[in-house]
Amino acid sequence: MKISTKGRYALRVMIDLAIHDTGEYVALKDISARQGITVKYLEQIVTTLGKAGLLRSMRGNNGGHRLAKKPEEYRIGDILRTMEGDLAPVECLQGDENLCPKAEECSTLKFWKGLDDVVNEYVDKFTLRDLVTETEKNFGNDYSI
Amino acid sequence: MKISTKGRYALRVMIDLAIHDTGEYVALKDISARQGITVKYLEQIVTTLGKAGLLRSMRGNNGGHRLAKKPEEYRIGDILRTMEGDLAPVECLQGDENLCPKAEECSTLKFWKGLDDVVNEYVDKFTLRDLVTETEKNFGNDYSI
DNA sequence: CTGTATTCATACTATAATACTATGAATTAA
DNA sequence: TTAATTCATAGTATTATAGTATGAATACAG
Repeated sequence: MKISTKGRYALRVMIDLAIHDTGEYVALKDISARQGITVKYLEQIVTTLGKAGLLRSMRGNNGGHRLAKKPEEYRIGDILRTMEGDLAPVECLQGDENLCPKAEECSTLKFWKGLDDVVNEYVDKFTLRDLVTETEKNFGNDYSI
Repeated sequence: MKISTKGRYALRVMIDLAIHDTGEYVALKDISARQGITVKYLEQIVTTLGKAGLLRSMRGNNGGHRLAKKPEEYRIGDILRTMEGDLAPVECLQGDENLCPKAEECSTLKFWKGLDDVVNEYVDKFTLRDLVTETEKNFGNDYSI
């Protein structure tokens, strides 16, 4: 029942961008230094986030990335689902094409669906703002990680 | 965020054993025929369940397995945690030895802990009896799968 | 006491997913 | 024109998953 590193790192990237939002673009090099994640791996993550419209990017010198919206407008669930595809605990819940032919009579499907629901409800209950607030509470103005 | 086949199959094994509970031991061969899981793979699953005290087993001719308790005395969470180890969404929640040194200042840890909590609360809200009842509702007396 | 059916124990293996790394092109600003 | 960046794609090493294989131990039936 693990979240992949991409999902976890994406959350840290988004928090980092929110905290270091000066209106300028933030280079991956800087995020890398603060978060201890290689630039190359970050590239994969921000590409996915960018294609999903969660980030704005700028190439070239002084280029980088910044949030496309205000922190309170991102549900954590949207960030995680963007990276993970979905959060379904079993394959047969991943879209109708994976729904197995025995679905009608499957006694555990309802149970798994319920689990999927509580997970999604939870991650959608929080916004990026909530995690940023929590981070600033922990670090005060000295935040550098 | 997937549950492994062992976790999913274990649930089906337990439901199968509950439904076919005549007081006798049920051979893996029979469960295999009904569930479409090889005897060899079932052996691994029931061994884990047995060591955790969820099943009683008997070797030799006419041997097999049966539930150690009444269906209503098994929380689904106990069955799943037995097979999966735990249901933690991130490694740092898997026991104190994995708690990372930055835990104190980690702003996402609380979020992940909350997710872990809602998952465990959900799976502990149901008992094996609930899934058996659901299965019998779907199949009536013709249950053979 | 022998044969057969079963669990129990352990080791092995194939496939897939994860977690990266590598190479180089395209773009932008100074 | 140069340097710094993102963008695109491919490659790889490690780990986890999902099984299979071999054979010993046990129990009952005859």
